[in-house]
Amino acid sequence: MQMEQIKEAITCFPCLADITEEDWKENGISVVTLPANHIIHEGEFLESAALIMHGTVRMYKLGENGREVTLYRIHDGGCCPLMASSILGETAYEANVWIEKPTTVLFIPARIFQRWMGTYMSFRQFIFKSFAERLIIMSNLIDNMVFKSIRIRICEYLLDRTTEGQHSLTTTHDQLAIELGTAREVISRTLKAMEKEGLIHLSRGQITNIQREQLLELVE
Amino acid sequence: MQMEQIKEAITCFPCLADITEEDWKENGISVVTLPANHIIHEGEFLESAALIMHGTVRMYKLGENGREVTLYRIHDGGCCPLMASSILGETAYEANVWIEKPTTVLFIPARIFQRWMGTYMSFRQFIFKSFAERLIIMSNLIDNMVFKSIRIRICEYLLDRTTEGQHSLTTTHDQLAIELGTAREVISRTLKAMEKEGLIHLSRGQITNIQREQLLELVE
DNA sequence: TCCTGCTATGTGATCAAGTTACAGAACAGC
DNA sequence: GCTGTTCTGTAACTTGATCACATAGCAGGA
Repeated sequence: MQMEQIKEAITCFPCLADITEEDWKENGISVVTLPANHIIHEGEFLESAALIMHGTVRMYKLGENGREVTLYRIHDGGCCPLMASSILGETAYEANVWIEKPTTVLFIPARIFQRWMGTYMSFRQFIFKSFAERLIIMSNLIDNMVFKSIRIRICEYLLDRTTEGQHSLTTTHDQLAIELGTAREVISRTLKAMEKEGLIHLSRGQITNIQREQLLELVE
Repeated sequence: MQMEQIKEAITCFPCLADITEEDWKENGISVVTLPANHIIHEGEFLESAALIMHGTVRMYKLGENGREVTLYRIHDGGCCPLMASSILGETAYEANVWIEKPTTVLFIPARIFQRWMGTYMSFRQFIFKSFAERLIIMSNLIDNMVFKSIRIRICEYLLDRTTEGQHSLTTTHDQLAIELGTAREVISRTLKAMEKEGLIHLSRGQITNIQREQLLELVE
């Protein structure tokens, strides 16, 4: 690892600030940039923990029929607990990874990762917090899937991805279905119904004219 | 903490074997037995981590309509990551807890828990492994809910709870529904259909004559 | 420009699962 | 036995998933 890279890593992960220069010099620590649209399949083993410096990766589950559910995403400055658990718990991580944007990753070999976890409190707390966050995200996902209608879930998604000033969204029905873990046809039908009610306007690859206020009412 | 209790705690959690006597003497560490059928509601804050020495607790989500999903259970020698995350990540844990059997819990105040995590490697690894396990359990739960039919999920549940020699199960349709995160009526209908096909026999509070071999075939 | 192929969307028919609304059976305690 | 409670069964209906296409929009080459 070069001084440059170390500095950048610390910028992305303030919790690494305490790491000594010797520790950074350990063999096997590296910064790698992965191209977009790369996939890592379920069940592969990792010998390194991966901290995401820049970019976006999506963790998802794949059904036999080809349908998908997105479990969660990891963005700049995040780490993927499922991957980390694969190196800690000696189990292969049980999900697929989809690199959505070109992504720069800091790889830390399992044995060094383990040692740093013992030595550096801020690093340890950061990793723990990542675990805790994902657990909560996943339990809330279960909650949503079990108790909410897709219509409401679509509304929440649209509200999430837009702002007061930004009333349109570039996405396909297919992508939406993958996000929410349902079928494309279900999304198409529901969106069409919403369009008829004047809540949105549809065109190829785009949802425009999103009536945020009315959606907010529906969601409560 | 008395010597007796410390010994028992170590029996339940071998990872605590290294803890020094001084550390055990810290204020606030305690062993408490909670009665069955006690509930801890979503959103409450905890100031202690809870390690389950004996007993069973169930973590679950509750919908507005009263329906439930069981996220997972913790048994003897386990610890609850969602609870631990509430003391680590400063977020209230977002699930309900149902004490199913009288349960003996080792409580460790947050501040001591944090310190032990730094000092004791075996303790740290144990806690991490607990997190990793639950993440995997939850992601598999999502996988099951999204991609498998309830019929298959019921079969898997029945196979899980029985053995080669044990072809019956004491449970109500209501309990099954809660386990699988669906409605009681759906379970009743599906079980009835399975009974007609000769896969099981139903009586009040019991499922008997479970044809494990045939169920195994269905599940593949 | 038209043709071709690919991706995205729309829609009907059908099936599976969740909801509503009961009725009746089995059991527990008196 | 009677009574209240818990558990189970079922019909009718809504929502969501699957299957099977039809059509529309767009891109690139002939």
